[in-house]
Amino acid sequence: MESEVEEDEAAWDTPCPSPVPFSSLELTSSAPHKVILHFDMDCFYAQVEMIRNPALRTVPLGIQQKYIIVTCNYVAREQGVTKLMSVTEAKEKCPELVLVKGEDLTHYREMSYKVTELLVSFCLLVERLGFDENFMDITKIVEGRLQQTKTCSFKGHVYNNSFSEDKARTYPWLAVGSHVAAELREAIHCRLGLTGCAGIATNKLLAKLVSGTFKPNQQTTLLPEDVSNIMGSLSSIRKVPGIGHQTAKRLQALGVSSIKDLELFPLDSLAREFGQPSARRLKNLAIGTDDSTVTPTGPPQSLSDEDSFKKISSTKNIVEKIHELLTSLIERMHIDGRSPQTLRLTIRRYSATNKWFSRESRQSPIPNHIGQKIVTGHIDDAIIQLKPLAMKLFHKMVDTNKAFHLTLINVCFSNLQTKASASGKSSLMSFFKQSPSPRKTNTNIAHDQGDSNSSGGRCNVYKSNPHNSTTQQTPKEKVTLNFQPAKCGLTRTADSLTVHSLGPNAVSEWRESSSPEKSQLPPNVDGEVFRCLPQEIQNELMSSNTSTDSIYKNKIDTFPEMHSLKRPTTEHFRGPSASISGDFEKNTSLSLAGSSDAKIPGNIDPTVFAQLPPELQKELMADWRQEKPILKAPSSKKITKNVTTKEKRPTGKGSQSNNLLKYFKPN
DNA sequence: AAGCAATAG
DNA sequence: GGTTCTATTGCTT
Repeated sequence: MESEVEEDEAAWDTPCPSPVPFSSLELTSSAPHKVILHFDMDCFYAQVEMIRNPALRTVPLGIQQKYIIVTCNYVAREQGVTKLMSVTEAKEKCPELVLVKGEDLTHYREMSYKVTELLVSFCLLVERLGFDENFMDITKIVEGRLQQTKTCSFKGHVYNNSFSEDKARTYPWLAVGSHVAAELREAIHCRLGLTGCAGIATNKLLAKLVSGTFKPNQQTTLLPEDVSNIMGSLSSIRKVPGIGHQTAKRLQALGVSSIKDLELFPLDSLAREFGQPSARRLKNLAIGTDDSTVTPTGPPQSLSDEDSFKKISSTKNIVEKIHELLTSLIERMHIDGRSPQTLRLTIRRYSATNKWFSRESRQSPIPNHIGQKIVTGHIDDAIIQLKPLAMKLFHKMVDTNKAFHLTLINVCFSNLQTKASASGKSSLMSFFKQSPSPRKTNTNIAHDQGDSNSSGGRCNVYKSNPHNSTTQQTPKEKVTLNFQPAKCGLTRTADSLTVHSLGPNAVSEWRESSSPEKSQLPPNVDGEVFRCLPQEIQNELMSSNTSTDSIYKNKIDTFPEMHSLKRPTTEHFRGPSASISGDFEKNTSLSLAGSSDAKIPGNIDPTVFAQLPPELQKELMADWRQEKPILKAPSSKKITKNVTTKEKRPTGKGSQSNNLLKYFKPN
């Protein structure tokens, strides 16, 4: 059973086109069929603004950053406004255009993570691409449903208008995938008020390519037999995700301008220009092959703030700007809860002659005590100490004795370290005890950072047994994990989702607010789970007056993925201080990790694993993922290299969580 | 570890 | 193309 996974991954190495070895053919056809989703929110920034202020729904709306329209709603599009159009031109086309300033990304970022977190609550394999797109590997969910479900037809469009009734029997996994996609889009709509498109296909490349075929707010499935059609439909090589401007130019120089050109171009010639690995990847992309996996994104690896302007040429203005950027960055960093270990300052200089402006940057480590100031909420101290550091970096790039002309400044925190607090020992076991302390808003958490002792939203895991052969560890290595004890009482109807009245802490306010409707539900029904059930099931539940509990359980079992909703769903990625987990005792059913992902090693007790906080689950998963290439695929020579370079993924803490494995072996 | 290029939305 | 404001990955030193 578990060998399926290995077969699947062995398929990674199947070489690309030319003469496909017989064994590879066999492998790919007998391997389980991956089902990959790609989600793309419709004009995301505009949607967020329309949720904040519903009056904007009926007017042509543009989101303005500086002097350009970065995106606009569909009303504006009907009048000829497009993305990245200048404000002047947009106003000419559409004098009625309503503009909302969009330089501050806070609201978009928050909504963006809510979408990702909602998806993660169904399945851990979610990868972000920008603020408004997500990939999801739903193979396990689909496999689970295929065991119970009769063959069904497709939900939404099928690329090329294939006769879907027949095709659903040929590709049942994609048919089921299309239903999962529809349900997830519906969940996003009913819980967050957002519409978007989805693509359903067998790999990331194809899922992304197909998701945009019907817009807005629709979905389409790509059948394997139409892969060459969709690839052939691309007008240029630039349309292929992964082939950017520079790559396209180099290809052009080789005489490769169409996708067909690329497909037919000899691999070794291509390898001479790009190197073997890139050449292979390019050739594969040309035929719609993409072996890359959906890699869970997790919390961001860097936070940055930047501002562009026509001209800054005085040191005084620089100091002001840096102060401004640092202030907001530190605030964000504080909410995140991790501690930045490096500071980077980036500038863009004006150049009249060359109009060619790339950015230059300098970076330096942040002394530990300064990083701690941020975590502990001594924000003013942090600013005071970081400002000279930033100025030092600035002076490394700009000689202020001479004239200078900058058009952009960026301040970035990276090397974000999950905080290990100074005191307050507790064991891993504290995860399994319900913490009785009251819920905290993000703001409250912020003030709570200083006192390290348990009963709030955090607990520390000390690794008592660090005789790990591969890693040299500091004597008292420890991991701090945070959670919020109570579960989310989220039950909002779609029409009450208008959050325009909420302030900057919209996330927590929104999540904590309860709706009147909640009291209508039987007491033993989790409102949050209820809300995401299909409407017919909701109706059935509401109409039945007896034995709701058992009906509820049965329905949940019909939608195994829904178990995940018994877990807290939001804020997985907002860093340790904001991550939640709670309600452990109640959550005895096999939840998300077990139902939607079978990559848990055999020596791990799935029940215990399911009860871990999401963040820890993901960390462990990330580690397990990395171990696999070592276990199999002994052939490839670059696997070794891959493993070493990939080691960064779990935010630098890989060895730590590996040590935690011993806690999960069933005794 | 630092700096930059490339890619992406 | 770049324009905006991010964010990630990989190459090179």
